[in-house]
Amino acid sequence: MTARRAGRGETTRKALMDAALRQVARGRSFDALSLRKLTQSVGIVPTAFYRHFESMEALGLALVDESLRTLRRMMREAREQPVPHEQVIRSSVTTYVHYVQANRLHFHFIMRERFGGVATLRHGIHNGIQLFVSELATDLGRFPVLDRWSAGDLRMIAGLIVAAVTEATDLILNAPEDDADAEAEIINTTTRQLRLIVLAVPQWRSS
Amino acid sequence: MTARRAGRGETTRKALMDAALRQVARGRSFDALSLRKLTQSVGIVPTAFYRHFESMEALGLALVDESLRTLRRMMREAREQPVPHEQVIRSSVTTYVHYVQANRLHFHFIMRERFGGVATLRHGIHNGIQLFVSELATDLGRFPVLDRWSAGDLRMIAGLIVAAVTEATDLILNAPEDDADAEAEIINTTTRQLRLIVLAVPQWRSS
DNA sequence: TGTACATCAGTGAACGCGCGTTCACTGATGTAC
DNA sequence: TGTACATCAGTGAACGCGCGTTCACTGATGTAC
Repeated sequence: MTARRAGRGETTRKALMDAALRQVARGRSFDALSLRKLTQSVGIVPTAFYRHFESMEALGLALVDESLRTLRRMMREAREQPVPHEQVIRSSVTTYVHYVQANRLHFHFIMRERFGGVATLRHGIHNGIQLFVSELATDLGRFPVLDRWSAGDLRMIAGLIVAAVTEATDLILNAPEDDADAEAEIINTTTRQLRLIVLAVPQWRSS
Repeated sequence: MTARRAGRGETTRKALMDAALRQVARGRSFDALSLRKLTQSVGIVPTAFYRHFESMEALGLALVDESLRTLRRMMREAREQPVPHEQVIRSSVTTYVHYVQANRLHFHFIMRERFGGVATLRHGIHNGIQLFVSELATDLGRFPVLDRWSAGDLRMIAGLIVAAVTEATDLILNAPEDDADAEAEIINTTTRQLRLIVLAVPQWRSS
């Protein structure tokens, strides 16, 4: 059975990817990871690396893919939520913050390599985020009031929302892992920022 | 004369810093720069590096310092501008975009190492930006309407503005250097984002 | 103005080290019949 | 169920290379008197 055979080495492959993610979360940039250290931490000989990836860059691309999938999964789940209620913003922000905490390694990787030293990773992440902004713009267009907005205006506001959420992501990742106060403050600030944006919506006149 | 003597090696020191900035702007992360390549591109022998910096990290900290000074200079000049007029936002954004373009290397360094692999640089930049946000919050508090806002609310809005401007900075640095259309679009989008924020201000009720 | 000395940027040989990558191999697991 | 063969993850020796850093040095420039 092909699936089973392919599965044989899958755990090592996964272990290599996790080891890389852990290194990045510890502070190193992907640029500066060493193939030898990676294989050592996984418990295989350096040359065995090539049984799983053609090069370090290939591993990096696999990580971009995996991390962006985590991001997309979040958005899909958010879309399947029941209709908005009065506290949508606060509860969405809270859900997002918890999601980031539950997927620290992936988000750390995205944040670091978004502006990192490897061009292909940078571009892959950039495209993924742009796609994210576009989808958010489309989703926003389904709300009352916003359904009259032009595509450009929707993208503009989606970009602003993503900028605020990105800032929050940075803060969460740099806060100590179990600091409830820090978490509450980040949720609070981001909620207020998004509320401020929503307050402006009815005032907006496209020009 | 001490000043003159100190000035002897200053040009090499500057050349090393510029070489590092150029490497970073070309895509490498500081983490992955090589002392030997740096000295080679400056035309000195590797060991001469230590006549100017104790280590690569010391060079990195000098670059953080220099780059943040560039940022502060911008803010100081902005503050000395004449009183706001009707097109404040658009003209401020335009000025900022041109300033970034005129100081590409410094801004590239800040953007890359803000989330980069060297903790001390990351923290130095983080602190610099937080200071920037605080100053912006103070400045905002001088405007009518906003002068009634709490310090927390001012920081919240300053953070949102900085998030939007950061996004713009990223776009400028990644756009081709002389693409007037791209530049116009970035200025346009950012201007609209800031206008949207300003529209919300009179609606805001602190809670 | 001239001389003796101090300072300092840059030199070049040498070091040991970790790096990515090659290659021919081993042995376990899966497949075909 | 048993056997012969193919596939594949992992091995271990070996390679040449660029790395950061040491050290004792040279020669130009500045300083003191």
